Amino acid sequence: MTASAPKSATEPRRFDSPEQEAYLALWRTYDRLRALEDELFTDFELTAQQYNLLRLLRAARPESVPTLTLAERLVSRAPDITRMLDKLEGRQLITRTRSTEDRRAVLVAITPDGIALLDRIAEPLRACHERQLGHLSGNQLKSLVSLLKAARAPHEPDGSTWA
Amino acid sequence: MTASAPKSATEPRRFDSPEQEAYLALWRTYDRLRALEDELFTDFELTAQQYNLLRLLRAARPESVPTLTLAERLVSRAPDITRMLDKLEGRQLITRTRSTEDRRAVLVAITPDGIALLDRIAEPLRACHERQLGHLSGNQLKSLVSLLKAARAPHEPDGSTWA
DNA sequence: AGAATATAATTGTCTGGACAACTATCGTCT
DNA sequence: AGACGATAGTTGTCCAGACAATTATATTCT
Repeated sequence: MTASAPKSATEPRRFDSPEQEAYLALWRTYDRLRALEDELFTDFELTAQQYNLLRLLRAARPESVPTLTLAERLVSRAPDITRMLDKLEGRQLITRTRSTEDRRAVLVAITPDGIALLDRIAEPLRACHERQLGHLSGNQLKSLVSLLKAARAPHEPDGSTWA
Repeated sequence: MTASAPKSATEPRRFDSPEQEAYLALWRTYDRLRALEDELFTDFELTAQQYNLLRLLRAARPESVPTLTLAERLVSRAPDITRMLDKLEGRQLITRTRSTEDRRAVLVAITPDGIALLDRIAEPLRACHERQLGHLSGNQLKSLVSLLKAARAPHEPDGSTWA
């Protein structure tokens, strides 16, 4: 076993079931593609999740969105939504105002600074997505999207925007 | 805006490009499926990554594997491989021995306890994978796996076992 | 052989994600 | 009205992931 390709490279990778194979492929693919995005967002001192949140807020304009509603719509579960908002508020990318109708709720909105940041990210991000998946054909992308949707369908909560 | 479905549920989710749509679908799907697995592994006080590592070690038997080689083969990048091994060693699931040929290298192997743990996990994990993706047909799984492979192909490092 | 460079792994440190406990407010039931 | 349970968000705390700096050993170059 000198360096690069010992036995497990010669024998085919074994999976316990086709489902396991698919899940591991999903995980691996996500991991590889995410690495590209992460690099980009790091330049803007954001996480993918934070970017996502800003995007949701922009889409909701001119409405503002209660904190927990926002958490539900994020791609990945966010139990730390409060602290995430703390950071974005600190950078003046969002504002938080306590609702007058329901004083428990906190309404979140994106600021002009936040929008400006999204605008600056738009083009480099487009280029990043192109690098990530631009080598697939339109049909491949369509199939992939629809298979992924079918895969997660039973696991989407009821009112999910992803269902 | 009372509760569940305000405007963004009525207007279709907008994406900047098909590539972005595919990437977000990938992320979301991974997140939903991972939640199921995480729950299972928590019961065994493991992370998915740790389980994966043990599986690699079992597959390598009776050889042992140098630390960094192990890190490369993991599904997700692992800059904290050392501490991961620390924990597994603490639970006597693996052993570490300094190589005699190259005294820089540390050789890692799975213990009988480690194998026993994998055996205990096997059946519940199979059931979990079934819940995750059992609703897809064999052909769908095959297509999904091959599309995912095509998607990540340009992003796999040279000697990767995933290429 | 000795110096310079590369490699294997470890350690320090910071940030983000997860879960549970807590506070404040609201709605409802009697 | 008062009490009970539900809901919205916050905070405490712990663990995993990331990156940089360090130590120890090996390799290469002159």
